[in-house]
Amino acid sequence: MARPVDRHRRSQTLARATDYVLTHGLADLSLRPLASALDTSTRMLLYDFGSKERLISEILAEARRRLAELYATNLDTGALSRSDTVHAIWTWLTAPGQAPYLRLFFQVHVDAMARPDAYTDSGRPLITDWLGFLGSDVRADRLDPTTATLVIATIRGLLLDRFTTNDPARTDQALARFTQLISD
Amino acid sequence: MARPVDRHRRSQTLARATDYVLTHGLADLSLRPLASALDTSTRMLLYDFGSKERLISEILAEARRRLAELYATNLDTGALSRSDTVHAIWTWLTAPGQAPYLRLFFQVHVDAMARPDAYTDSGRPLITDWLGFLGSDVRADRLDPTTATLVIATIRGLLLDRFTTNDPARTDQALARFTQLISD
DNA sequence: TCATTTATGAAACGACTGTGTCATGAACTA
DNA sequence: TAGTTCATGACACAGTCGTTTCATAAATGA
Repeated sequence: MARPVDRHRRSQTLARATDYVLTHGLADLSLRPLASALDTSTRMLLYDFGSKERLISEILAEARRRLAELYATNLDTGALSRSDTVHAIWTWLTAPGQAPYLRLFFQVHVDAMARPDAYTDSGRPLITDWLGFLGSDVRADRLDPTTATLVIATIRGLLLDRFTTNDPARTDQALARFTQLISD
Repeated sequence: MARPVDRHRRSQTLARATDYVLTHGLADLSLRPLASALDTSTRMLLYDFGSKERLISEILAEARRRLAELYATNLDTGALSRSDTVHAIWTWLTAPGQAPYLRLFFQVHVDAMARPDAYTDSGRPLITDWLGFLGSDVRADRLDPTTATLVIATIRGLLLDRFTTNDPARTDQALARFTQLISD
């Protein structure tokens, strides 16, 4: 046994690659530009991760982990009413820091529509159920599964609107109307 | 002036290219496979449309035209109540025939998030406001702009859910809950 | 010091990309 | 029939892509 594996290099490459994908997106991700932005080489990326596909898979897992942790540490909806919970979730999701994550996961969502097989692990959905932590949080409160589906879908639809039309006020108002509709 | 331009060939190529994109998606569209599927050549595609970018632009316009016409001829919401209107729109959108159009426009929507410039014409949104005909239809009824935004976003969010989780019953129930919330 | 394992650069491979060039065909008018 | 314009095949160009091969360097334990 000589020269032990340098796990630190690999995990730091993964962290920086995740940063890169969060700002540049997945659509036209290419190993050579990625490698030079990370001060490494495609040789090392493939050495560490085996293939581009596996690298992406690990990047997405890392991004999901980060978002879930941000959510867990920054948002406590325990003492809020149902409508205040939805409002707090909306405010947090639309803060600038979360935008790269939401953009990325919208990309994954849509890609999963076109290539479902790429996002299933032995038949079960894998990456698609981001905001899943959000769902279970909401559901643990006072919401039946049907309303939970509705709440998450509405938030997602309004996020898509907000990101593509750049009219924050309009989506804020629509969300307020929604919380008013579902208030106890 | 000799040998007049064959406009029929061009428009038929556009029609068949639109079919192709509706079934294969935009993400990995490539001229050579497209050309051979259409029994033509990349040479002719570029001869007729100038560049891949302009071809895609015309394909998207064609797809949007088709969906709007399908909507206009198949759906008459004039005599329906507000909640019945939303329900009718949902039923129509989730019918199998519309799925390729919705998948395609979700792709465009998300791509517009990453590359906004590609979808604006002198600053104004261009392709992004599909379902615009839907919005104006709904708005012409009994809905203020805020509720119209909410309705469209909710439908869009539920469509995204339905397409990626393949659980039609759950999204149908959520939509029913929504129409119940917004009923007059 | 030496064997062994990890790390990493340089370069190549074959496939594919959108696009341009050059030629020649085919269809029309005068 | 000659002249003009459109149509179209064959092919090359200059990239980029993910991945592989071959070599060698660096770090460790015996």
